[in-house]
Amino acid sequence: MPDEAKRQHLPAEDKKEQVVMTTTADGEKEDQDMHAFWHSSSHLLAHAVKRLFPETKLAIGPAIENGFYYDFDREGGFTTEDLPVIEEEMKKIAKANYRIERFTLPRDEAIEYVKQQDEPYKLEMVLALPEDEEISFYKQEDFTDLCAGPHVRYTKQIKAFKLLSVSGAYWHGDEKNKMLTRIYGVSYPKKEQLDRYLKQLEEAKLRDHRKLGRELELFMTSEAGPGFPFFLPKGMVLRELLVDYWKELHREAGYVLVSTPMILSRSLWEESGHWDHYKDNMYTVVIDEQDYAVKPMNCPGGMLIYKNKPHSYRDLPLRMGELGLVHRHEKSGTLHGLMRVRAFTQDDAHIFMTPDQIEDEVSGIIRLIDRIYSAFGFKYRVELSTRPENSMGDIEDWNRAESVLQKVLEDMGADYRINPGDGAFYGPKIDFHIEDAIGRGWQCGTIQLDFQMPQRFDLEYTGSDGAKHRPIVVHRTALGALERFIAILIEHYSGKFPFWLSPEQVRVLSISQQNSAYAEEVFKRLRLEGFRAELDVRDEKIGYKIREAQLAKIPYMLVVGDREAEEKTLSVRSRDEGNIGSLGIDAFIVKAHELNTTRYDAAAVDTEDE
RNA sequence: GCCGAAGUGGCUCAGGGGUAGAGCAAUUCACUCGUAAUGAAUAGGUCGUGGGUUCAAUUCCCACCUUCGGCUCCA
Repeated sequence: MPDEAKRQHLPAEDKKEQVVMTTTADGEKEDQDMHAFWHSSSHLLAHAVKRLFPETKLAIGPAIENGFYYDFDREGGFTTEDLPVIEEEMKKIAKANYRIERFTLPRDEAIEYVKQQDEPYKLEMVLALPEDEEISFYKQEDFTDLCAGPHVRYTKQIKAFKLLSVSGAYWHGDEKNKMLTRIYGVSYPKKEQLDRYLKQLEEAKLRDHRKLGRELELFMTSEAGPGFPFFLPKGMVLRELLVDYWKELHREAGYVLVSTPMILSRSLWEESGHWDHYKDNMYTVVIDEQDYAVKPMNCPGGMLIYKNKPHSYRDLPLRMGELGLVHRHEKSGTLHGLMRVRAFTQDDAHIFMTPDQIEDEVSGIIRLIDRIYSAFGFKYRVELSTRPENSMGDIEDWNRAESVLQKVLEDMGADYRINPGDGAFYGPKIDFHIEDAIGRGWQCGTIQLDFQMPQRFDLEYTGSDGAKHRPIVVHRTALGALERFIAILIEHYSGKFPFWLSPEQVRVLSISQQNSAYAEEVFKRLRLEGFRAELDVRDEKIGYKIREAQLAKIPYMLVVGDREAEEKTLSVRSRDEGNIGSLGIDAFIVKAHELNTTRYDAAAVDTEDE
């Protein structure tokens, strides 16, 4: 999608040009070149597929953020076993070095041409093109594809490529349409670049939170509850620390906390509109012959709390936070470790306010979210999603709300993108996306203006004029879901959490059995000081113990032997820097306390992003 | 849910119509050791679940479950 947008922003003449891949190109020019390069690579793929399997029908084959894909329609599709064969054919075509030529046709002839090619998907695309659009084709040898371009000039330019995976994809991305077979690939002008990219993919796999979560014993999953993760003791420590930090920030920002029930009656969900709009995602249960639903969102419960007593304008803004465990029935194919689950804890809040408080409140939320993300050194993307087609309520309200959100973003100088038509049905929203290890963006924070709830629940407050008014409700999350945020933290740090966040902060390692007593003394002292310390006095060599502690990614290893016992010191080994020398016990404790209280995070201030 | 792939001891993986093997981890013993793996021995698996074919299934077939890569959806 962003790539599509990028291409369309090119000046018209650039679309026609054939791209000479220059080694000196950088920045935007390089992006454009690579875009064309990948696009040409997808043609190379399609060319090979048509040679090998002429009965295949072509759908679309764009460049994407990292590489390209092509969607094909073929009886039986393709499997991963077909990929090496197709790659071989691609090599032949590249080597033959066909000239890639562009030509245009008047609309009628273009339609006729595509009909002759017997490409139904292409025909659909030509027919959908605007009347005045120039219709271009790109041709290499006997392969021709309807395409806006631009492309590289010769097939030989595509030197290094690899087909990565096969998957299903709906035509036009609509699940009502036919499922096509999509082949993903990546390519580069030089083999070293391809190798580097493939190596990056391998490294990303090493920091996959599902792998690290198992190895570091943070969480587990079970067939007994697909999509319902289990937190193990160490994962729970991490989670609690995160929650402590969250509570601290929210207390400072003037939030109060509430907790609403997990199960509420059908009539409440009917009132909120969820029973009509969200039923497919809700788990229901019958209690005393009455329908109830397990909450998929916290808002209706929050509305009831607001209504529990009358409010004055003096009470507003009321910032009501809730770490609410919600359940949503997600389709089985979408589950993904801790990132995409069926039960998750939203760091939710509902802010009730007067209309003239919207700007301050929204910008306050944005600052809070920015503060949290920055504390961990996350890069994130902001999107403003506007009115969708199936929106409810007054267009006037929508326009006003959208412009308020936009104004706040502008005033704060935020770098954001507009996502037209992607808002919730009840109001526009600002979304915050954080990237995972392999560059996939995950929505975490969200700020949603909600017009529906205050009305449906008939919320009101007494204004300074003594009259009843309807409050504005903003629904927001900062971390999004604890589960997802923890998954992102795991990948972000490759499991090497900063000291304050580490489930095990320090491990005391004895050199030999005769040092056990001193090791235990040190260990007890650390525990007494409140650190998460462990003791390893096993009958093993020091190298072995260090290796284990290192693999467990423990920030500090304290090695103690005869020398340390004698001098009452510690030999400090850092997970990241190795042996950093000898330190007195007290000196170490002071330093460690400082790391804890400042929540110092080396990764967040490091300019290098690994 | 859909398309494709995969499920073998705690983990990583090999094998294959005649009821299974390695490395690491675990346990025991010996070594008493100075910054990423001391050695030896032992134990551990109804090969995801349920059917079917067969004299015989973990291996072949079918269904289901789960996981992985995508699509769709979303925190």
